[in-house]
Amino acid sequence: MTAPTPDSLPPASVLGERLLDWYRRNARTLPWRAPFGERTDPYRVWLSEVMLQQTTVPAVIPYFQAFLARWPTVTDLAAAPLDEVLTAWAGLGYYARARNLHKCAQTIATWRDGTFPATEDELHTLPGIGTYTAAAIAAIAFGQPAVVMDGNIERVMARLFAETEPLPQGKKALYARAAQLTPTAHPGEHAQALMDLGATLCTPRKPACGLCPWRDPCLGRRLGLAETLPAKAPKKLKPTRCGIAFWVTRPDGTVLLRRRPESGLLGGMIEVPSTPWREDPWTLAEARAEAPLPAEWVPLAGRVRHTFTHFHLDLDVVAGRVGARANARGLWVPFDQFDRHALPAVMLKVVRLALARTH
DNA sequence: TATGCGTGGTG
DNA sequence: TCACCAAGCAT
Repeated sequence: MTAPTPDSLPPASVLGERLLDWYRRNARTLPWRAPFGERTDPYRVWLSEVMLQQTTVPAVIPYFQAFLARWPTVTDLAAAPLDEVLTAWAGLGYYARARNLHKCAQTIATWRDGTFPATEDELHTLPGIGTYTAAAIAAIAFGQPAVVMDGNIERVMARLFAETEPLPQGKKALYARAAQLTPTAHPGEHAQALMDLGATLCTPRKPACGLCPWRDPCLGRRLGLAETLPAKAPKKLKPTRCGIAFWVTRPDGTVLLRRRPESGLLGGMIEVPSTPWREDPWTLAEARAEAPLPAEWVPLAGRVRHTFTHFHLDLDVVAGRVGARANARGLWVPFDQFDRHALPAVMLKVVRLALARTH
């Protein structure tokens, strides 16, 4: 008895049929998904795929519904002010996506009369549409046999073929495996079936191999490796940065907010003014020089902790009351109108802490 | 090729 | 509590 190898797997056509059979019975119904065999509006596919970049389905659903209700077509979205798009996107993260989404909509509305390109190569030239998203739109909206590779499919391929080379070096071999399995019939359903499989059964931890349509052929399972794949290169640890946020109120109850620079972290989003974020903690005396205006600062109890992709942030909050005509760069916003502005999650944490301590 | 870029759920 | 993770893209 020798160890099983990839040569012992059934042909791609057999694996594909078994996968599609499973998908016909188990496909999740999602707001952007058409019934099996039907095409979906490219606008919906594009909007959902961009929202789903590094983002979970439950997080996306309410945003997708809200965007579709407010901007039913790509032309409607193109006509919206960028700030309204950023405000609607607030809380979803990776805000460059919202800026690219808007730019992409304007490109399609202006130069293509609102019609999406139907090929992977043309889609790939548009802002915010990379390798994965171009392939996904081409396959799902236009029925093209594009090779769709995302994190789910990488994991499924690594396990099915027991590819043990750590990522990211191992991605090339996984892509080749996915390409070998990509069918010319129902490529969109095939791609969505693989992603559903990865999201619901072939999960990163504790995969439900017993329910998997590929339970028998899967080399990873047969070799006892499934849960360990795909192997990944070790990650760097995250540093912690510190800052002090300034909660500035006027007698009329309005609060000082400001817009962040257009690019970089939280680009173009609205924030509570703060010192720069650095590794060394700030003293109040140091922070005073970074304040948006002079005031008598009162530290608030508690602290905001937030983790970004590449660092932890600890924010202390100090409160200051200023006069009705106090001047500073920014916007003066009443408590009950914060939802009209593009406040990212970390800033909502600051707002909640400040409101709890000052009321 | 490596790094910067959010957020919330999970075990 | 905390590291890990999710339908990646731009540079």
